[in-house]
Amino acid sequence: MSPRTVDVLLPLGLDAAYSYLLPEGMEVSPGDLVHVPLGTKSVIGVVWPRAQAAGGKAVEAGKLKAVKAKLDYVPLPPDLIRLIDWMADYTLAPRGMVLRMALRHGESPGAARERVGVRLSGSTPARITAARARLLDTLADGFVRGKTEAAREAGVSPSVVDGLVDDGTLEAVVLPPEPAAYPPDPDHSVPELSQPQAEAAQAMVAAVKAKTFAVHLLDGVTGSGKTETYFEAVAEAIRAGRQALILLPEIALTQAFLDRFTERFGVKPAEWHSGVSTRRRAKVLNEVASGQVKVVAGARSALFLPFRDLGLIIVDEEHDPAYKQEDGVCYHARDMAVVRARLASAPIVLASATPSIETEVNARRGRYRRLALPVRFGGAKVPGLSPIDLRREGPPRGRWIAPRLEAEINTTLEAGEQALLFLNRRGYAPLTLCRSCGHRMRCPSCTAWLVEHRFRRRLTCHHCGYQAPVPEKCPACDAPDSLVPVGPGVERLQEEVQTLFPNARALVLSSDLLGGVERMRAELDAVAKGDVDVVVGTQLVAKGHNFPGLALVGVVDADVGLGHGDPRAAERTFQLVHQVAGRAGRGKAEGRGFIQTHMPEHPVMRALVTGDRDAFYDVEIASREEAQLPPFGRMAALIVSASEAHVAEGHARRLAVSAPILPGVRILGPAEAPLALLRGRHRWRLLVRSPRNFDLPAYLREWRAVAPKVTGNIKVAIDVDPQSFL
DNA sequence: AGCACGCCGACT
DNA sequence: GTCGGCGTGCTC
Repeated sequence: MSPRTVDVLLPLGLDAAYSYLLPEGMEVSPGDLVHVPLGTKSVIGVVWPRAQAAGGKAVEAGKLKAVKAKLDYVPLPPDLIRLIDWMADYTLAPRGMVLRMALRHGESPGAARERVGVRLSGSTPARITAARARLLDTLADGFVRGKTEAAREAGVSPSVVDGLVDDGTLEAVVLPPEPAAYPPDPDHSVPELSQPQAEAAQAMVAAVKAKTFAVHLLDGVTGSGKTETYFEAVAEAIRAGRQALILLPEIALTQAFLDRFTERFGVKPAEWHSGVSTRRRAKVLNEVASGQVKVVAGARSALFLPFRDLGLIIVDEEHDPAYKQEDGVCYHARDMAVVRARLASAPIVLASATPSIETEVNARRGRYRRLALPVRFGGAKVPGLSPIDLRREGPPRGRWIAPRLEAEINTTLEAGEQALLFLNRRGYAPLTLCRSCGHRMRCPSCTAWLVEHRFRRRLTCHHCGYQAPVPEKCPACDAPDSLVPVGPGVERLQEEVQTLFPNARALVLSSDLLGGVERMRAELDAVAKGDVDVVVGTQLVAKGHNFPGLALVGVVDADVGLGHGDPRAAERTFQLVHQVAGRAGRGKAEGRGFIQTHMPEHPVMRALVTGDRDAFYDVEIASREEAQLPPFGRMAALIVSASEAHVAEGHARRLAVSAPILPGVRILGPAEAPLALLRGRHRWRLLVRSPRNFDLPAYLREWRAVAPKVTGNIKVAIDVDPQSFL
C-alpha cells in the first residue's frame, strides 16, 4: 500500500501547499489545523484540498516529512478555504499570506479560564465578621454566584469570599463557561418602520429567506434609519437559526452602535476587532464555528471567521476607505465580503448614505438591487449646506474661521446649542517653516512635512511616526525663534475658537487624543450631555457618533485633497462632508451647515450645496467612463521600492519594459509614487489599466513570470484595484 | 515569514 | 585570528 499524503498550506510567504506523510491511524480532512515540521522548526498549517490539477512539481517521496499532530482547533469551513484561494488568485498574494490573515486572530486560543462560583455549603463559619455576615446574607438564597460577583453584590472584598471557602462555609463550584455573546432575540423590540424602511426591510428579509447570493445597496441619507432597517434582515437570519456578520469600519464600531443593537435585540452582539482580547477572540471564534454566536459585529478581519452557517452579511458604510487594506495583502474588505457571500450562497447588504462610485454604478446597472430610504427618519432635517466663498469673504490672515461662520457659531452658542467645526488635519499646523531662510521641517524618511503637535510640543510625521522636539533655532540657518507654523490643524483651530469665543467650552476630537478608548468614550459622553459647546474634530467625528444637541456644522476647509487631480478625491470629499453634515440636526435642533471653500463652483461643492446627489454621481460616473477608470476599466498598481532612489527607479523602468504587450492593456509610468519616500524607502509606481472584461490578475501573473528578477532590497508590491488612480 | 548558510569588516 | 553584519535561497 502506498503511503498516504496530505497537502498542508502554511501561513508563510508560500503560494503552494506542501505535501506531508500522514502517519498510520491519523485521519484529517481539509480545513483541519495540524502541526508539521518545516526546516528546523515545527509550524501550524491547514490541511488544504488537493490541488485541482497536479500542477505543482511533485517533490521526491524521500523528502516527505510526516504530519506531527492534528490540532484540536476549529477547522476552516469549505467556504473560507475557497475565499482564501480566491483572494490569493485575485490579489496575487501568496496563498499562505492570505491564510495567515485568517489564522492570526484565533491562532493561540489559550486555555479558557475556569470560572469558579460559590454557594453555601450548609456549615457555619468559625468566626463571624460584619463582612462575612453581609456575604452570607447575599448568598442566603442558595444560588450559585461567581466569586467576584458575590463579592461585588455583598460589597465585600474578594478575600472575604476566599476566607469563607477555606473555612468550609462556602463551597466552590466550577461554573459553565460564559458564552461569548448571549443569543439575540429577534423579537425583543421590533421598531415601527416608515413605509420606505418597511419595504426595504421586506426585500432584505425575503433575500435572507431565499438563501441565495444577492447584493443589495441600502441607500439612505444619514439618519434615515438604515441600521434599524438592516436589523430586520439580521432578525430574520436569527429566526432562521442562521448567522449574520455586520462589518463596520473599526472606528464606527462604537458604543452608540452597540447600544442600538442591544435596544433592538436585547443583548450585545459578539464583537470582533483589534481591541478585543486574545482570550475573548478565541472564545468568539470557537462559538462562531459552533454556531452558538448568531451575530458578529466586526472590523474587516471578521471576514475570515469560520461561520458555521452564514446567512447574511451587512457591510455598513460600504464607501469607507478604511475597508481597503494597503499593506501586506492588498484587498478591499467590501469586495471580499461580496465574494464570501457568493461562496456562502448568502445575501449581502451594502449600506451607505454616499455609496462608492463602484457600488453606485453596479446599482444603476441593476447588478445590485437598490433599496432607497429617501426620508430622514423622525422628521429631523438634514442640514442645508451653505457655501462660504473664501476668496470673497475669507477670514483675516492667520485665521481660518470666516466672519459669517463666526457669526453663525455665535448665534448657535447664544441659543445654547452646540457647534461642530470639521477640519481633517490633525495637530497644530501641517507645516513649520523658517521665517528667515524658508527652510521647511520635513520627515527624514518620508516625503512629508512634519506636523506640529503643540500639546506634546513635538513635530511628528503622520506616515512613519518619526518624532522630534520643536527646535529652538532653524536647523538650516541657525536663526533663533524663526520657526513659524503654517496652516491650521484642529489644535490651532481650537485656539482660534477660544480667542473668538472665550466663554465657550471647546474640545478637540482627533485620533491623537491621549487616554485611549476610555478617554474617547468619556469625551463623547461629555459632548452628548452638552458639557461641550464647540467640538473641533477630524474625520473621527464623522463616524457613527450621535450628538443630539448639535445644531451647526462648519466645514473649515472643504478643499483639502481636491485639486491634485486624483479622480477619487472629489468622491471622498463628497462622502466625508456629507457625513459630517449629517451629524447636525439629529436631535430636536434644526441643523445648519456651512462649507468654507475656494471653489464654490466645483461640482462637489455644488452637489453638497444643492443636495443634488444624483447630479454629482452623474458627473463623476461620466468622467470615470470617459477615462475608462474603474469600474469601467480595471486597474492595478505596482509599487517598486528600494532604499536607494536610483535602484527603485531602475527596476521600475526595466519592469515596465518587460510588460507583455496586449491590445487594450496600457502601462502608465513608471513615475515617482505619490509618497516618493516612505519609511526610508524610495518608491516608484506603475499603473496598469485594462478593459473591464479582462482577466487582469492573470495578466499580472504572466508579467511577473517574465519580469526582471528582484534582487537586493528591492520590493515589488502589487495592488489590484488601488484606491488612488493618480 | 523564519532561519540557515555564506561571504566581507572591527574586535577579544 | 574570530564574531557578526545582513544578502540569498529554501522550507514538503
